[in-house]
Amino acid sequence: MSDQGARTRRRGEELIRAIHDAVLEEVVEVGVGRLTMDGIGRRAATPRTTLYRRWPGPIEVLLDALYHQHPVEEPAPGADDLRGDLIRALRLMVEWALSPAGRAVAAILTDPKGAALMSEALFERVFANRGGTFTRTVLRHYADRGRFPAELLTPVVADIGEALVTKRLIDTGAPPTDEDLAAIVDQAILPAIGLGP
Amino acid sequence: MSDQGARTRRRGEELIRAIHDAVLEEVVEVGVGRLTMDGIGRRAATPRTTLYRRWPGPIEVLLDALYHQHPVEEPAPGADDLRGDLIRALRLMVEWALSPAGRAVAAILTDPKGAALMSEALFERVFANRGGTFTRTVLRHYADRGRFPAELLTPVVADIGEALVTKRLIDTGAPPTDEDLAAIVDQAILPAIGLGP
DNA sequence: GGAATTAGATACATTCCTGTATCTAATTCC
DNA sequence: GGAATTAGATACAGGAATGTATCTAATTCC
Repeated sequence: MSDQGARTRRRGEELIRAIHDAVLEEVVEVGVGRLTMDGIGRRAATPRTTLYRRWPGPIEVLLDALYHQHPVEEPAPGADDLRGDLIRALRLMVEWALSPAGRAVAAILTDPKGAALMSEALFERVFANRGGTFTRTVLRHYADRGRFPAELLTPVVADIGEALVTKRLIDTGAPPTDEDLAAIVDQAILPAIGLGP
Repeated sequence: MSDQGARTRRRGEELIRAIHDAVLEEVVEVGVGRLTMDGIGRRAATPRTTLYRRWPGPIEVLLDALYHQHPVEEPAPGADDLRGDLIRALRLMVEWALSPAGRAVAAILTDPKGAALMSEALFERVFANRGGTFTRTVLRHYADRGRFPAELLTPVVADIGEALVTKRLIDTGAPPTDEDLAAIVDQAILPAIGLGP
């Protein structure tokens, strides 16, 4: 155990993790439609026999890798800082969206044959089966405390922030800055709940 | 010319159109990553030699097909119906997004290797190089006429409607109803320009 | 009607990917 | 240290896709 440097082969958990990391990177680079056992194996520096011993095909490797990622972090609204909490929630969303798992989920959801593979169970695993997402969690927290009329928190309003961030990511591929997130909160979300300028 | 039914082969423009239609359908079904000359040829009922005589590969067939689609229709704001015009603009967006060309553009923009192929020139051709998009055109029209303060028409505000529709399409794959579009206008866009309930 | 053009059909070699089989080498466990 | 387990390496056959070459048939044009 004391001479780990002399080992030439990965084994067990270490090998699985390397394969998981490799498939998440590979799908981001080539997309679901071009995902192959060959590609994953090359990236993980492991032969295909090693992959086929555990998984029937590349999609299964990918879904297994996603299954074993940490669930998405939940926004933690504070005492009384609606605006700040919304911005932090959106930042959390951006960070996740740009993570290997986030990018992989996006790749699956936007692939014509990929979306059907994203089972309900996996979706709940990734998002830890919470009743809300990013800004919805914050908005509900403050509506419950009377910060704004709860009836204004409609599905449309709950979606505004994340929709704008999602479109931004698609349009430019670049992460929005904190100024961008603040603009989304100030110009779109707060007016929608009656707290505009 | 009077006995078109007796012809067994398509030729010239008719053949090109069939190939264009085929590639737009094929990319929607299989995605950019799985687009092949074989697939296009099968769908167009034409051999690959016919394709290779004109295009070096499947991506070029696709981009050429897009180049020759009619540009996106522009919203035509009326005299004084901001809400109605916004809903109509979003409906126009949905119709385009669900068209063969719209779906193909989406497939390209969401493919890791596809987005880089969408040249500026093609983008302008598809969108006819107009300064605005769907709701932005309407909003600018009414801001110019003093319907609401022009300084409220920021890039974020201009994007709200389309962002919500885009996210809806991604999340559910189903087209929003007119009620959905009205909710987006009433709950998100109008409040953002100071015309909330 | 015949020449020119073009679409369609077929064949071929190559590459990549798939899935499997087999073997060797490394690692772990007793 | 030896047995068991597992990772890595290699080989193989078959299928799909690529790109090219060649030929035939259909269509258009003069």
